[in-house]
Amino acid sequence: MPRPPQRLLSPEIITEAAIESVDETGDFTMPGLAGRLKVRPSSLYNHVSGRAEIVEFMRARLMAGIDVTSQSGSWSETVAALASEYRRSYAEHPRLIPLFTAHTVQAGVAFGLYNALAQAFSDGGFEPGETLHAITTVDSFVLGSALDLAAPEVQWSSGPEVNNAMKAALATSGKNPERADAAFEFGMRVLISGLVAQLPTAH
Amino acid sequence: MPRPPQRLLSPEIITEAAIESVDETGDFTMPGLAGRLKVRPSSLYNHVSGRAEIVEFMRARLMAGIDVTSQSGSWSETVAALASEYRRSYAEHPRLIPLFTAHTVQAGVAFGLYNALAQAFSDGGFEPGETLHAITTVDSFVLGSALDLAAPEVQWSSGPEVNNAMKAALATSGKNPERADAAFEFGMRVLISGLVAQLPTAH
DNA sequence: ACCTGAACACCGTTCAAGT
DNA sequence: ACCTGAACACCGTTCAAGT
Repeated sequence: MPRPPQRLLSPEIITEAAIESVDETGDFTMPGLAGRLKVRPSSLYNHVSGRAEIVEFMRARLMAGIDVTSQSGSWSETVAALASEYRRSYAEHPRLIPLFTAHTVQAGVAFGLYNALAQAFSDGGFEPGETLHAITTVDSFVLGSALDLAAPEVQWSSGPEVNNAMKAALATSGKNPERADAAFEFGMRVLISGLVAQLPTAH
Repeated sequence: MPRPPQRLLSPEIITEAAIESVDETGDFTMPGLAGRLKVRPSSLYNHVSGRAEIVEFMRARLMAGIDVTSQSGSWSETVAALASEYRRSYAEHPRLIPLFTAHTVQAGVAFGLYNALAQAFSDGGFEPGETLHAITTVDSFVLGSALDLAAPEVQWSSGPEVNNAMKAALATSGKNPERADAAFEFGMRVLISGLVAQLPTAH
């Protein structure tokens, strides 16, 4: 069969198919992608350098969906809005997140977000060193929360090893994603009030 | 060659070899493990059910290294000590952590830690629902921070897309693991003071 | 009980051959 | 320019055969 009249593939098409595959199955393979796109596996290599690059394209697509134009109110409200927006973006495709943890984030894809956070912390009165740590703290918390969202139902099997305090806590647990959402909102309140408390002017 | 006089393998020996491999290379394979143990790949299946079980054994070994007997002072000091101990345990083998994010934690391996956290939050006056969210918040933050530790040097390539606030922040950045350690300690202070602020009696 | 050898299905990637 | 077919090295796993 000769080359078809219309182009069958592009990096965007491949990335989209990979995201669909991960959404549905939790992972993707090159043959699986090829099958989804009615193409042979070797054809993919005309558009992407390999599997690793597809993962980076997925990361970039997710990061590009983050809206950093949240110029509302105080610096702490801006940080809260950015963190929520960051996590919302992850939450659209929770099963992608484990794929991202294997390799470090190649800077450049997240400039917008990091710039906006740095501006907010700087405006709030944090020194540069604290600003870097504050960004890292927000980043760590959002990533950890997103992984929590990707986790299936926790089978806690309230056995005898669970003490009373934990039993009572578990009894309140709803299903994902509601439980993970509520935990994230609680953690956000904790984080923001804790950040405010770090400023000398705050006491 | 017949069966050797001494047992060559055990789940513990295999788990240990896997941890060594991940520490050195960031991953492990069954043939790689077999080579390390001077054995054929198929021999491993007499002791473990497969690759996935080895990952769970590594997780259990890491979790078992967490010392939860930190009965010092107030509830918030206990939480801080537990979180630090949790993170210290991860930090001993940072490259393991990405392997753990693919599958959810099967409860049971972390009872001790979760019980101790639940007790501390309950003692502090948190209601059961808040206790669950507080545990999740600590868990998310520690996991995210541990992944930050596993990341290689951040190549930030201070290009023109980086704004002034971010440039100043990056200029203070040291090398890992020192940078990640300092960020974790900053985040811990934020988290603890934020948790204290959630209690009605705290204002 | 436990190690081995051979085998199988599958994966990521390369590359010459086509149009 | 881009899809294909064949090939390669590699991986996880199974299982009958040995002792």
